[in-house]
Amino acid sequence: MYLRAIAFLHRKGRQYVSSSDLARQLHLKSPQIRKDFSYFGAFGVKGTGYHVETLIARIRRILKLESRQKAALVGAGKLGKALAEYPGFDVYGFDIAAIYDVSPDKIGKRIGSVKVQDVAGLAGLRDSDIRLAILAVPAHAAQRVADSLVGAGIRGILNLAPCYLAVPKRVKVITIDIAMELGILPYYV
Amino acid sequence: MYLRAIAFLHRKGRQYVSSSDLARQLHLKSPQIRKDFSYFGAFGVKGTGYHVETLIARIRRILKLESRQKAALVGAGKLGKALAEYPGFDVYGFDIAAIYDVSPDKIGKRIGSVKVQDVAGLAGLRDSDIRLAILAVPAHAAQRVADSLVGAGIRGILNLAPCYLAVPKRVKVITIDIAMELGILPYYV
DNA sequence: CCTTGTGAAAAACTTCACAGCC
DNA sequence: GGCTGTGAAGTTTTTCACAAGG
Repeated sequence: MYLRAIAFLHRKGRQYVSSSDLARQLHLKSPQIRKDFSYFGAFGVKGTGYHVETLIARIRRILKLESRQKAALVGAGKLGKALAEYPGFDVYGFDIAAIYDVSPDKIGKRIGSVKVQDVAGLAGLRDSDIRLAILAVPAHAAQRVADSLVGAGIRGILNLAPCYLAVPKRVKVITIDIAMELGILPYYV
Repeated sequence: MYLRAIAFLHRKGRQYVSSSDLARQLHLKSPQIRKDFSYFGAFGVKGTGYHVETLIARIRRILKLESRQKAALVGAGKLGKALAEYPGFDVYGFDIAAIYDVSPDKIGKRIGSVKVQDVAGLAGLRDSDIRLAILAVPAHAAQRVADSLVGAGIRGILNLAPCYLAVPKRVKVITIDIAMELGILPYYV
C-alpha cells in the first residue's frame, strides 16, 4: 500500500516525503506511518522527512520484491486475459511467465508473448522458478486447480474466484472477491 | 464475507450451520462469529446452530441488499468488459445497468445487453436510480472520472485503479489494487 | 453432548504527547 | 519551524470461559 503511494511520488520526482504528507494521501494519521516505518528500522531525517528512494528500497526488501518475480496465470477467460495484459503488475516487478487454461480453443494461442498451455500440464511448474500463481477460473474449478498448483510447488496464490481454498499451511492464499467488495458499498451509502 | 460462505452452504441445501463450521471454513475463531451474529440480534438455536435462510436474510438487510441494485461501469477496456459479463455480481443482487467509456470505438457498441455510452454523458446518471459505480479506467483518468461520478450523485465507488481517490465524505470508495495484493504474497512465501 | 450468547481478560492496534534533532 | 522516533494512554478487537438451553 505504501509502495504504491511512494512510487507515485517517486515518479513525480519527489526526493523526500514526510509522514504527514503520506497521512493526508492515504487517509491515515501521521504517527501511525512513523511507527510503521520505524519497524523497518529508522531512517527518517528530522525536519525533512523520509528519503523516497531509500523508502522504496526498504519496502521492496521487506516484501521480498528486490528482484523481479515470475507468476503463473491460470484461466484465460475474459478476466484472465485482462490480467495477462494488465500493466500494473510491472510496478511490483511481476512478470506473467506462464498461462494455463482448460479450453482447447485457447490452448496454443498467445496472449501477449505468452503461449497458453493446457492446465493438465500444470505440474510442469515444478521445474520452473515460478512460485506464485493467479487464479482466474470459475469458482467451481478453483479448488481443483489450487490442488494442482500446490502439487506443482506453488507457494502463493492470488485467488480471484469467490470461494475459499483449502491449502496446506505452507501456501499463502489471498482471495479477492470483487462482487463482495461491491456488496459492502450499499451498507455505507 | 459471511454472505458468500453462507450462500454457498445454502446452495448445497444446508438448513443449519454452527459457528464452528463457519469458523473452519473462513479461518476464524468460533466465538468471533457468534459475537458478530449477536450484533445482528441473536437468533441462533442452541445445540443446532443458525438457520441458514434467516441468516442470509438478516445479513442482506444489514448490507442493504434486500432489493436488487443497479450499478454503472466506467471503462469498457479489457477489465471493464470482463466485469460487465462477470456473473458473480448477480449473487449479491447487482445489475450493471449502464456502461461508459471514452473511446469512440467502443461507444455505441453493446456489451451483453447494455450499450456503451460516452463518459461525457456521465452526468445523466443523476436522472437514473443508479447510485453505485465500478471504476475500471487507467489510474491517470480515475480521479477525473471519480469527480464526474460524484457530480452525478453517485454514492459509492468500487475503484479498480491502483490509486487513491479524493471524494467528499458522503461518497464511499473501496479500492481494489490487484497488483498490490499480488505484491504482498512474496512476503509470506 | 452439542450448541449459543456474553461478560471478563488479553491482545492488538491507534492515538497522543513530547523530547530530540536538523 | 518542521519533522522524526517512541513511550504512555487510550481504544478497539480478539480470545477465552462458562452459564444456560435444546
